[in-house]
Amino acid sequence: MNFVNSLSIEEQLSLAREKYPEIFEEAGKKRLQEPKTLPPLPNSDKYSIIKTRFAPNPDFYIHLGNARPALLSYEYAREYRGKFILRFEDTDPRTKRPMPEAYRAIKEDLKWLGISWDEEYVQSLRMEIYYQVAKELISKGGAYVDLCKRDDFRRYKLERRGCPHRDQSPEKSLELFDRMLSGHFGEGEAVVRVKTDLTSPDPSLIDWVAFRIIDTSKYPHPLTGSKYVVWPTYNFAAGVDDKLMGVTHILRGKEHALNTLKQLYVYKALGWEYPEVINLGRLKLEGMILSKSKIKETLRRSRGAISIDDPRFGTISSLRRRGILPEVIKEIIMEVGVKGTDATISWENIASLNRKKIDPVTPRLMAVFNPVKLVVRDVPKDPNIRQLRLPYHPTTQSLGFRLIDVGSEDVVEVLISREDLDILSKDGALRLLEFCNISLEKLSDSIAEARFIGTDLDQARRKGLKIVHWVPARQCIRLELLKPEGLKLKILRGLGEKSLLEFPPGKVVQLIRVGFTKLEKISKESRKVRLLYMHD
RNA sequence: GCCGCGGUAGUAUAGCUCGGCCAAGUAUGCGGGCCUUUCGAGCCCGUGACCCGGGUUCAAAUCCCGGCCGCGGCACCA
Repeated sequence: MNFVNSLSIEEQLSLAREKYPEIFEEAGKKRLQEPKTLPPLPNSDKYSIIKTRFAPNPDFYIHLGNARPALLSYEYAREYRGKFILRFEDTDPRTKRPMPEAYRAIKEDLKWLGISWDEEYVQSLRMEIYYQVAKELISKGGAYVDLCKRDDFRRYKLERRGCPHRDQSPEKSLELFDRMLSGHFGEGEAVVRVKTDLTSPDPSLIDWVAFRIIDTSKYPHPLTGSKYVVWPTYNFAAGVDDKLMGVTHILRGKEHALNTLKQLYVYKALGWEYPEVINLGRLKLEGMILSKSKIKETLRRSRGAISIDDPRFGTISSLRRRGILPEVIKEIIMEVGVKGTDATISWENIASLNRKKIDPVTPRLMAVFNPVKLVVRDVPKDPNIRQLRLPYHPTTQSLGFRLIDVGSEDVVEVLISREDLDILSKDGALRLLEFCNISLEKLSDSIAEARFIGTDLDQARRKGLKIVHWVPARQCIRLELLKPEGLKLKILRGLGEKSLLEFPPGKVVQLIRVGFTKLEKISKESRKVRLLYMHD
C-alpha cells in the first residue's frame, strides 16, 4: 500500500487496471442518470402504517415555502402507502386571526399541486378534546394553572425557580382550569403551563404556556365566534393532535426545532411516544416575495390594485397564474430534497423546467414591441406568397394553423420591432419569418422601405440573413404584456397577430423571440389582448 | 445574551452514515459548435465547487478539534 501511494495517480491507475479490471467496468456503467427519489423515512418499520400531515395556519394563503413540507409529507405517505392528513391550525383568533377564505384557498392550492388527503381536521373545532387532554395532564401533575403576572413569572424563570402556583395540587389547578373555562378570568389573568425542566439552559423552554385566555367577544373566531375563551397554544394543540391522529412522521420547517423539545414534556407526562421529526430548511424564490407579512404589507399598500396572485409574489396562486406547471414545483422540491438546509430556488431553473414541458404543446405566434412600419415593394401578387397558412408549431401538427393575409396592394406594409430594423440597416437585408426575404432600400426617420428579394428559405440561409418576426399592418391587434422585472411590474405595449383573439383566456402561447406568455384578457370587440409574461 | 441547525461551481443538488470507485457526478446558467424558418427546443464540446486552519490516516469532501460565515428559534404566535 505504501508503495502504491508513492506512485503518481496515472501509475496507480494503470497498475490497478491491470490487476483489477472489473472495478473499472463497473464504474463506467453507473454514469447513467437516476430519477430523484426520496430517502427512506427514519424508523419506518416501527409503525404499521405511516401517517404524515400538513398543518397550515389558515391566516393566509400558502406559498412555495409551504409547498415543501406539504409535498414531501404527501409524497412520503404515498410512497409508504400510508395516510396523509390536512389539519388547519387556527387556535389564535387574536394575533393570527384566521382568514375565512384561506381554508378553501389552501385546499385549492394543495389540490392544484396534486395533493389529496385522507383526513381533514380543523383545530378550532376540536377544543373539547384539548380541554380533555389538559385535564388529564393536570391531574397527572404535568401542568398547572398559573395566576402570576407575566413579569413576575419571568423573574422566577430567569432565577430557575418555580413560581408559587407550580406546586399547588392538581385538584387546585383543575378547579382553576374550570374557572378559566367558565369565563371567570380575563385575558392575561390565568394560563396553563406545562411543567418542564426548570434547569434548562434555554429559558424559553421553561414551563411554557399551553392555554391562554383570548377574549373572543373582542376577537371572535371566524368559525366558532365567541364560544371559547380558553385557547390552546400551538405547541399544545399540535403536539396533542399529532399523537391523537396517529401521525408517525412530522416534516416541518426548522423553525419548529425548539417546539419539538417543548412538546416532548407533554408526551413524557402522558406516557406517549413522540413521532419521528424531520426539520426542513427554508425556501427562497429568487427575486420574489415569499414572506407572509411582506405580501400582506404590499397588498395593503396597493389598496386593492394588486391581488394575492400578483406575479411578484411567491404564492402558489401566483405561480399558477404565471403558468408554472404543478409538476415543475414538485420536481424542484424533490430536487431540493429532505434536509435542513435553506435553498434559494432560481427562477431560471423553474423557467427551464417549465419551458421544456410546455414547448412542444404551445402555439407560436408573432407580436412586435417597439413597432416600426416597414414598406415592402415588389412582393409578387401571387396568392401563394400573399396569403400565408402558418402552422402554430413546426412539429406538433395537431396545434393547427392560422392564415395571415398581407393584402393585395402594390406595397406590403408590415411592422417589425425597432431592434430588428437596426439589424436590417446593419445587414442590409433580412428574412421576415415564414414570409419572404427583403433588402433595405431607404431608411430615414419617418420611413423604412425595403424590396422583396424572394421567398426561398435556403436563399436566406445562404446569405446568412437574420430571421425576424413581424405582423401585417393591415390586420393586427393591440396587446399589452405584463412583465415582472425584479419587483417592478412593467407594461409593454405592442401589436400582435389577430389570431391571438381566437384563443380562450388562460391559454399559454409563445411569442416568437419574446418568450412564453399567458393570455389573461381577450376583448374581441376592441381587438385587444392582455398577456402575462411567463418566462423566456 | 442563550439554544439549535447548516456550509460542495452563479443557483440547486449527488457523494458524507460505512475514508480509497471523487483528477468530485447531475440539472440550470454561461461560452462555443451542429441542427432548426425564434434569441425557444434538441444534440455535441467547454467553463466552473468540497468555508478556513489544525489533527488522525498510507489515504479526508467524508472522521476529530478549533475558527469563520449563514440560517432558524427564544418566553400568553403558528
